[in-house]
Amino acid sequence: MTRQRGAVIDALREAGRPLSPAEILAAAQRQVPSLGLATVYRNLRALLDDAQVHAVELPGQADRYELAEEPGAVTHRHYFQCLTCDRVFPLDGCPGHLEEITPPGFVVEHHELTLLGRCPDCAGGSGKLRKAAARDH
Amino acid sequence: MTRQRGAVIDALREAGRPLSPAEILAAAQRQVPSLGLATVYRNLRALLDDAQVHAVELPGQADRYELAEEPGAVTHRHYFQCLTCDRVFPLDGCPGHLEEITPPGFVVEHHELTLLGRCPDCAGGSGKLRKAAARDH
DNA sequence: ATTCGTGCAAACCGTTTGCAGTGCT
DNA sequence: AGCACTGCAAACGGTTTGCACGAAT
Repeated sequence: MTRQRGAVIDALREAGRPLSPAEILAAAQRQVPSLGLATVYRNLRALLDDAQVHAVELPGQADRYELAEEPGAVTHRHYFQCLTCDRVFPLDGCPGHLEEITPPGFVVEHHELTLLGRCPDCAGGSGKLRKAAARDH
Repeated sequence: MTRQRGAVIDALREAGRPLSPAEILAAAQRQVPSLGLATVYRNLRALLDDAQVHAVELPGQADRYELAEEPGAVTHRHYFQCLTCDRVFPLDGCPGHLEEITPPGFVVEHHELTLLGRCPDCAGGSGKLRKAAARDH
């Protein structure tokens, strides 16, 4: 455990939502200004291998990363991405009913679902959306 | 309509499933050997603007492209991606029930669902999977 | 002293763009 | 001639890797 790795983990913990490597870099540099992007990637990879972090893959987007839940928690999650501020939020639950759309002969092992729309900040039409987008540029 | 564009469209039509730009290039070069990747991308973009083709965005993967259905068909589709041969297959239907997992205050505008597993060729344990994977390298 | 992690720069992959050349009208 | 489209190569953004330096044992 190095200072750099601690800074990456702190950045993820404080955000409470999935972050891109660049967002992690920006946040973690407040603790370790000399931190480089390559180190962020290397630590993310190590943390992924350790199952301390997991990757959130979004269609047509670069991966985001978040801290893994405590052991024993759900392994499977879906996400909501705001089309205005680009932030990603975890969801609870899973729609299921996948057999209905699976053609015969196909074996489903897992699935990815992403909801797209407006988060509460950006749906309201208030000025909050600009603040949120700016905060995460 | 140029020879190059015709070759791109033919490649998509003959495949009958979403193709990556590199797959399109390889297939279309059988008609137009001098074809370049940039031209594939430019034609894809033009065809997208024309709604003759649409992009299939997969989590953690480069986009694939397929011919748009005849006008009047469903605008919204989901896909199955084979974890063995990497090919992508269109599905019919949609699980719905998204309200159940949408937290209050969020406005869902659309969603993306990808099923991952084994396609019939690769689930069977026969030698077919190797043939399919090789065909699409 | 050895080892492991870091920081920087270069490499890499998929995609986009600038530019000169080609083929149509 | 003019114009749109092509092919190539360079640029680009995100990610990975090579390599020499620095920190910790």
